Amino acid sequence: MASDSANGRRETTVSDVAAAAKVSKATAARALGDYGAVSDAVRDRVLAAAEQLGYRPNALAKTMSTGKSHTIGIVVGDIENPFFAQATRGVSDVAKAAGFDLLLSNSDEEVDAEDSAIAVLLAKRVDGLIVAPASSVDTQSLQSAIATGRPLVLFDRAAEGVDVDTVVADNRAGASRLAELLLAAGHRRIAFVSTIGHPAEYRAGDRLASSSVGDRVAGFVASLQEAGVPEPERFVRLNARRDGVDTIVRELLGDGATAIVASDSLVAQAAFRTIRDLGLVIPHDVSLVAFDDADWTSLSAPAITVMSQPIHEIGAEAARLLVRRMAGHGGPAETTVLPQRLIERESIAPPRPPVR
Amino acid sequence: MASDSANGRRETTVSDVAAAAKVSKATAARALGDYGAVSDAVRDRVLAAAEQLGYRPNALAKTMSTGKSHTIGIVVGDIENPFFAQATRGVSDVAKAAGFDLLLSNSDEEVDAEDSAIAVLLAKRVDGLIVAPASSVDTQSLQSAIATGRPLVLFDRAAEGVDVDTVVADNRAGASRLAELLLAAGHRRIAFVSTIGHPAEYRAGDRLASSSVGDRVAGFVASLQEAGVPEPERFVRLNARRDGVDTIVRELLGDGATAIVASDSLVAQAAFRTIRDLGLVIPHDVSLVAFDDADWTSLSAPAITVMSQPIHEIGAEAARLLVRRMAGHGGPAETTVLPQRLIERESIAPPRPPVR
DNA sequence: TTGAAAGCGCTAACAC
DNA sequence: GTGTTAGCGCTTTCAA
Repeated sequence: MASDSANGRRETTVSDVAAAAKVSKATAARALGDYGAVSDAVRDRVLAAAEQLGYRPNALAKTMSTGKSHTIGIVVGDIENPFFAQATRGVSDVAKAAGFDLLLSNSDEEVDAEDSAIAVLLAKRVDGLIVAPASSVDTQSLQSAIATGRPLVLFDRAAEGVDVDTVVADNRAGASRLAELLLAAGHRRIAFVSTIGHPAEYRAGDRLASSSVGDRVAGFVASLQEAGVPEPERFVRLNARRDGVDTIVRELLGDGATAIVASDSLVAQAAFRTIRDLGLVIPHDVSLVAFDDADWTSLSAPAITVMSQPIHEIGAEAARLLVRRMAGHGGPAETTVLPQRLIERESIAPPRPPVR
Repeated sequence: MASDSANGRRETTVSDVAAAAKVSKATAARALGDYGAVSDAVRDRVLAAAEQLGYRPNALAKTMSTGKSHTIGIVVGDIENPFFAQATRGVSDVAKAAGFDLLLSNSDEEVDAEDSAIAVLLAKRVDGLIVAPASSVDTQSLQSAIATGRPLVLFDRAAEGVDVDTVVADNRAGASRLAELLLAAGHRRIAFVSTIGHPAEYRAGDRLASSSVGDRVAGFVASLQEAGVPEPERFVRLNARRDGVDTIVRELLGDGATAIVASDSLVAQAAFRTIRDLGLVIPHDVSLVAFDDADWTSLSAPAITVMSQPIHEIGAEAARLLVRRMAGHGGPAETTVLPQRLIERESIAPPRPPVR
């Protein structure tokens, strides 16, 4: 039975409290829920009875009748990834302040998993949804979420044709800046490495599964092009999750790349290890820069020059936008672009002339 | 009204589907919920109608009548902390496999926050609870959670008098091993630093707010004692969150400590920075070891010797135990102690004779 | 200010 | 195999 807990005890309900306080269910509910009008005497009586019976409100029943669950659903790529952990904390902080709890799901960057995660969250009647879309192109599940009328906010990447509030960082500018730094040091054979899946070799103008990686590549390529580097996309390598960062970095270096831009700190970490295992030294033999100011980047030797993102704020802002929508704000969809910040350290040096 | 979504549309319900398929509500529910007996013809008709109307089940209503929410509540210290992020992933993986979702809360290691988090989770009728207790001593909220009859599993630290399944690492042994390593290198003035709050200076036998830190300190002190070090608790420093790791490390070094055991990777990171800022070099001037194989510990120069914990597994095991309880398993409370693993790197060297 | 009764969307007896 | 009916615990008219 629904009313019996596992060990046979029954949860005490408003009715129980009402009976104990000798008032109607409605009155007890008013006192307990602190709404409507109740005389002080009655309120005290009800509250005392509740206390005495160990009454615990059933938020689900409340949701059933009010339609509000005070819960927001969040789907991230992987909560173990520091980026998502930090963003989630940002979301959590503003959500809690606004009276919402978090129902969390990992998509592992798979559209199918994202799909079912969203379906479940919707079934559990979250008041709103915050998601880092697994794909900026395949937006089925996002569309169906929108169709339910519940507010949805995207973060970290945008999704094509999905007209909702979105919070991203200025990836294009950040990537350009990083490329310029490397170009200024004299590099011409600069690689860009990302784990993102892509059906073929990258070619100028390709639409990537993640808009943020797409923006980074675009900014990167544009800067090289502007500097007159021929075939600027020659050293762009995607699918690093599938093929392995280690393998890719070895190939890149074998092909003569003199500098590497890592699209995130996880890629940078793997690249750092490979370079070290190869017996090469950064930045003397290879220059390495990355996105995200992960803690290790300032502790490693050498410390890594990075493009820092306001990760916590990305999550917090997404939550703020969502809270506003849930409160009924009806303006047009808004895209917030947060600035990235360059932190120069010691991982860039002029390219070493090729040994021949 | 509960039935109207924000934009005025109504969610389609079992009744709507039933009407469209021209069957009773019960039959439609059976077809939709895939239980009871329904003829193929009718099932097809119902499913088609559902599809056509865009029916989305209301999991809350289901919970109301079945009593099962298929949701587990988890409260961690801080999801941004890599330890909790990894453990949460472990929980999430087995929870998902067993058909449960995660309702997440941060306690910030505050008993009050933990208290209200648990109350909310209980109000939302989670089927079970996984918590890393903010205090191993002040166990009010845990007791009240148990009182509801819903299964509770603790992880990372145990709680006094709270007789529930618990998953911890073998902190005492790990700390002993670390201390022995340092002793073997010739150190006698070894410090132990933790962020845990404590009302006074640490004295042998003190009960700490976190049982795991308590175990570590105990193992640490025991090893020093066994080695004949006088006043083994002399260099034990707690309250590092309040007082600042930086300040404490400077004091410790000023007092002649020659080695430091960091109780977690965050403390280690701060200590590493302070030591570097002081112009000292590890391990020549100071030896440093820590708990948790954080990514930076193998990337820093020098790489840090650490006592690694099976973090993901701690979370996964906690979830497994909980799933078993939720399935009705009624045996006595179980405490799983997972082994820690030493990873020797380059941060230990003999103490430098004091300059005088 | 209080109470009676209907309703939220679903499941579960119990008949037929 | 299908339908009727009564809940689950709460909020919300509507009367009194």
